Amino acid sequence: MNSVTINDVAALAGVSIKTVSRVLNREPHVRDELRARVLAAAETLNYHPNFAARALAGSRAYLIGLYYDQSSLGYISGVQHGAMSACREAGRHLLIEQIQEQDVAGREQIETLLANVKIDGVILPPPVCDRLDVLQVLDQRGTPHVRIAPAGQFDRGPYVYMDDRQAAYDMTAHLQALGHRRIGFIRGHADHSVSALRYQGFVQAMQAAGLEVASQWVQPGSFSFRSGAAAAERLLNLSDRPTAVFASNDDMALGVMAVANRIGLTVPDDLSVAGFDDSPIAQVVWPQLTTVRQPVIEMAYEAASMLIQGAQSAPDGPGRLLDFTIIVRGSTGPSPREALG
Amino acid sequence: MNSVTINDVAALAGVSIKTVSRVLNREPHVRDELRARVLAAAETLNYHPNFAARALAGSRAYLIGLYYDQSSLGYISGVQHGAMSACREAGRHLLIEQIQEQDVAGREQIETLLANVKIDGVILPPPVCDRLDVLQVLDQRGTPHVRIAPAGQFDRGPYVYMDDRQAAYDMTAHLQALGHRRIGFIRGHADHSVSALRYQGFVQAMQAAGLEVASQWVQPGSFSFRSGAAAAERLLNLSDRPTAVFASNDDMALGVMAVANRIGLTVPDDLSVAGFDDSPIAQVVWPQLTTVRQPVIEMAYEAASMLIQGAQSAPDGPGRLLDFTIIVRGSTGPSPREALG
DNA sequence: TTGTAAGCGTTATCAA
DNA sequence: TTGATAACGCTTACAA
Repeated sequence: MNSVTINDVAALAGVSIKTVSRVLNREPHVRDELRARVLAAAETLNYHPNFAARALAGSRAYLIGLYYDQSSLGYISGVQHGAMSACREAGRHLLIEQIQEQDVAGREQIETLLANVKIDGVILPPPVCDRLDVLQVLDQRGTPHVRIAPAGQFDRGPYVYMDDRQAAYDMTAHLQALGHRRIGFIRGHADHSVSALRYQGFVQAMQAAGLEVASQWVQPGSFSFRSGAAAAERLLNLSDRPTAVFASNDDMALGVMAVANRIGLTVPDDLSVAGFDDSPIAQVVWPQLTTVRQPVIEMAYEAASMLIQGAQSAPDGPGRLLDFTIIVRGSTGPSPREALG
Repeated sequence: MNSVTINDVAALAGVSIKTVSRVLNREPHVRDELRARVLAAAETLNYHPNFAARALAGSRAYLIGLYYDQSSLGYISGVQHGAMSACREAGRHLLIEQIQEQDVAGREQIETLLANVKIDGVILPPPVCDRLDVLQVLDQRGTPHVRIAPAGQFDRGPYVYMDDRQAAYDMTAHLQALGHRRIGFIRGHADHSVSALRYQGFVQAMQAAGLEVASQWVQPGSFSFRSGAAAAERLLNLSDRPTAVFASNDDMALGVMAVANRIGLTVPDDLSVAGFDDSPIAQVVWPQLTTVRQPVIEMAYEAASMLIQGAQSAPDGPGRLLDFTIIVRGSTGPSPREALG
């Protein structure tokens, strides 16, 4: 395609190709004068090193892999975005690969993949980051990887994550600060590790504020709209119904808002509702949803950066912690009692 | 990484590397016996051809590019999924690249990109497919590309698309078949080419059924939840309010449902609501939204396939047309009048 | 039908 | 500090 090669640059600069290579790779031991001449020649010729040749000859591939699984398309968009930013800044490219769900197929797929394209490292978002077979193949081949928000296997190499417990704690504190004392909570699906963490944060915040966690105010859910609506039915029909409901994710929070709407409660005047995830729907509804934004893009950016800088060894501590953000929108407001008082 | 090379296979099979290359690339002129021997050897050694070496030596790169723009993250997930399926089946890889929004930056970025990594072709989803600067650079370098649902420039090479007008027509017909005769319509943002097409389909279906398109039943919108809600306020407060509302996208349809809910109308018993896009939120709400599913995945699959098969020349006719699907869910039901009759 | 030899455009080796 | 020259693993002429 591009007919300008390292030879052309070397010829124009009047040096050997090795010197050009040195300059372009920022290696030491090149006289400033030569360096300048090479750079000028490259600029003049509009030279861009050939990616395939580099990968073939060198130890680096200038390629970062993103292995994901079909399940979390929305989430993946953010991961991709963050990873790509880091890649672009470092002159890397991002190779996306969807991993087959079945153990055997997935394992074989990755083995073929790794045998066939040299990759500098792999980013593993959930739920792929928790697949033991994937980790095994990667480790076996010595391919560096960084996991995003893994649920376990914390001693199995570097990862980035956020503090779900603290986020739930802070969101609960936000509701308390608005004067709410009767706060309902809708738990997430029991299979997901974050469900327990978010519940924990809620309970701790309530206890810290000396508030009661009445058992009827804590309802089970499964992260779906319907389960949120069902939980809301139970919560809002209580004689001492809560003035605020904190759902473990946005889908369920929407369920709460729908039920509130139906039974004539205005959000946030009569009932405050908070979610978790800051999914796109949080901004689609009205009032817009107060929620927790996970640093998805930042985590992916960080993961890619670690890979680019060569994150073979585990980082300091138990992984890299990134900050969440409490996004206050229209669905939470002062407690009714407070407003009257 | 993978130390098994074509030489190893050739040695084990007792042939030259050229014969191995021929077999692996399915070239003709190889005796069946040798072919079998090579295949067996490759299998035994678990050989996988090196991607970078192939790209460097040959004319193909085994790499398909997907150039997108930040604006359409949800849509892009589907595009990616479809493109990847096609790539995987054909032993290709997918290289994702986000194109800078600014003209100059974007142009330079693509030029660098193409100079630097050999690519067999590029998939251009909206809105990148409508950027003249991008098309220009691609054409200039002779890089094959297939656009997905472009808004114009139809003589500028191959593309895939769906028939928005027909989809709107069919959805309107669905509502008519349920007995609705007073059908409201909420238009999309005037800047988007699909807005006019969807409106056209609606009007044609109404005329075909001999139904009135009263001006007060057609409301402007801008694809946002709020604009849908605002339009619904106007529609549902009419004395002769429609029994069904067809919104030009799902976000606006949700706005309609929210307003209906608030003023005490039950969906679908009192009011049917239909959307367009089958976005994730369509399944989050309750009742779930009747909508039009665009063949996003299929279009991307098709685009990638065309590229892999070498789609330099324009395909037959004005582009490749793919079918939409009318997804009937709970938000549409028999017209109230019909139900009573 | 098969094989030999010459690239492809880099990086790595090792001598100067 | 530099530069020949040999890999890297494959495809593509071109010969046999």
